[in-house]
Amino acid sequence: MSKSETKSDQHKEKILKISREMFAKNGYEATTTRMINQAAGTAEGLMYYYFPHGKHEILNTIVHQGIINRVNQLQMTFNDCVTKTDLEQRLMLIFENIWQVFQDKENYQSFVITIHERMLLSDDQADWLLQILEGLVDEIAQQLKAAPVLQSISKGQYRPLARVIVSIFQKVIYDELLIKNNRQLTDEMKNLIRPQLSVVLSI
Amino acid sequence: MSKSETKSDQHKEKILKISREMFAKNGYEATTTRMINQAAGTAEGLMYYYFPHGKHEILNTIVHQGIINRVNQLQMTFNDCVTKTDLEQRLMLIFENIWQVFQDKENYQSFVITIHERMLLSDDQADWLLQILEGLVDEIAQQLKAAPVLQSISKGQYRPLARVIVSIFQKVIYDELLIKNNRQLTDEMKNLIRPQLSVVLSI
DNA sequence: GTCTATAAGAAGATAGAC
DNA sequence: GTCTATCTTCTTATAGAC
Repeated sequence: MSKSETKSDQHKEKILKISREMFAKNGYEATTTRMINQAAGTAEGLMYYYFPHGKHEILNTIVHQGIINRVNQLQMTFNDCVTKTDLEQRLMLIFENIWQVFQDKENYQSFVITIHERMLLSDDQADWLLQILEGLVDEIAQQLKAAPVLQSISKGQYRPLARVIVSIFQKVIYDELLIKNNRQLTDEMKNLIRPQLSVVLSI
Repeated sequence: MSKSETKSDQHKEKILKISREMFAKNGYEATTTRMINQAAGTAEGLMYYYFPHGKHEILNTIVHQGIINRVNQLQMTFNDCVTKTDLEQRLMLIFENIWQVFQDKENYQSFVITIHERMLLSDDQADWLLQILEGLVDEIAQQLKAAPVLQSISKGQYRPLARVIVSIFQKVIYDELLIKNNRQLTDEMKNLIRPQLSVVLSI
């Protein structure tokens, strides 16, 4: 957790780092413990010293660490917007903020692993994603409620609207990170998102 | 393709069916050729008669068949809507139509496999998803353009709006099918989607 | 903590009989 | 077309020296 790692912990971290990379790139089952040990430069037996339950314990550790890290890094500050352009820009920034989280290699890799190896994980381990997204809906709903420009819409519409906005973000993230294997935020992507935000805010 | 299968083709189909089930449930790598042969009730060697390139050829066949089937079954007819409630109901039906496609076991399984085994597939094989979704955006944009109720919005907003609607659908499908492992369309889900459609159509 | 060596079994694939 | 038998390689995991 902290930077004060003993020399031995460095080996453990190395094994985790290599495993994360290989699981994300080639999949959990396709990655053998030998490949991990070789790439990590550690001996065959050492892995079982740090992870007595073997390969699957490494997977669980990676997924768990991933949850913690992404939640921690997804914190963002909100402040009120007075115009619709203001609000649109704010939401765009929120998206870029989320995207930024996945620029971190570890976060990206553990996310990909969590989706791809869904069948090897518990429901709890997979559920984090939905919970984070629900939290995001809450925060954006708050943001919308606080915006003077949107006072016209009825009280019950804030959450559905927030949900729509999260859907817009989520589609881009899934399409790019999971299908296209793209981690670069291009102008093309932004130019696709912005009109969508614009149209849903024009109510 | 047709129903006039020779007896031998039945064995091939059996192998594909069993493989599809096992790949979807346990993953491609975790499923061994022995498990497939045993469950299919066919001998060790026979698999290589039908699929000379082995296990990976089975995967490719499943993914390819999945694309074809889902595209074919996703055809739907549109006709004009005169009121916003009309339009909202129409879009709801479109969603239920898409959902229905995944009620077909084969379609569901090949979809899950395509996402989970992304790293084993070519970019072309993964790209189908995005192309289908783009096609859906087109169709919904047409639908919106034809709706007398929405004549007020500017010409350039139909596609962004259609994109938003597809995002709403896509989020539900991904969350339920991939994360929650749920294939049942509940009232709760419908009651989450409807207000979102309502709010984006209230422009 | 870290190493080497190896057990014990399972993997994908093939050869060749019928 | 379908089968049995088997080859070769690789897998996870452990035992035990240092």
